[in-house]
Amino acid sequence: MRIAPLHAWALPAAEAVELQRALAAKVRERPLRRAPRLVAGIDCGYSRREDRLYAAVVLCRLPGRTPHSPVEVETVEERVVTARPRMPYIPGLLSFRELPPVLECLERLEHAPEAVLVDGQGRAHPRRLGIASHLGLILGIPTVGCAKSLLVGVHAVPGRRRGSRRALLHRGETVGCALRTRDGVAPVYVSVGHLADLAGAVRLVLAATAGFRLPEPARRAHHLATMARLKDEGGQ
DNA sequence: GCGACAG
DNA sequence: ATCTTGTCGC
Ligand SMILES: [Mg+2]
Repeated sequence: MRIAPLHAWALPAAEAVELQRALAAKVRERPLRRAPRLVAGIDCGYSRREDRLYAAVVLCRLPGRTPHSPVEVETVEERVVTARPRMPYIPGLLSFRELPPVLECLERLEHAPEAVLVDGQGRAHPRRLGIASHLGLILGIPTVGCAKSLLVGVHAVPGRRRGSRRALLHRGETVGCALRTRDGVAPVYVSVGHLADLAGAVRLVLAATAGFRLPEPARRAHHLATMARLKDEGGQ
């Protein structure tokens, strides 16, 4: 897919924060198409030894109408890009570290995703511009954040069954939700990235989850990034 | 000033 | 994120 550069990436923290405030105003929350089928997952790994990032994207086709999980998810395309990090990890500025190689992965995809699932937050961010929202603005397609832990916000404990959810609140706003994707397993944190609504984001995460805590596209991207890192480290 | 803090 | 062994539950 074709991606237009939006801004520079290696910025002093204070400038990155200002850029986030400007970009956050452009994020749009709106109903997500009922059933996106071609969904990409993105993730990024890191080797301390090599001081390198391993970005991965896996494009998946979700099944149409399937009453129960586990759903059958098919991998359509996958890409890996390795790069030296341009920024350290700073809580709140994750996208500035991980997006550059992720965008290269997406550029090398033949098919354009209908939506992207991101390992990290969307609007559930101090300035409402988590990595999923930032990526959505650059791509101009719907994105959803699905994080394994919390950056900001508070929530009640969801019921123990898959599908149970409780709102995630931050400064008086609902910024996402804690969603149980498996019975009795720790919830994930779902938030709107861009061009989606929370109900649609939750539907997509549940529709893409096939027997594991994380939705398949994101889980497969994480696995692919890990394999790339291990291959790099193993080959001395 | 102190603590919290996606990946 | 990575580092790193054992341990718990199905
Ligand atoms: Mg990750």
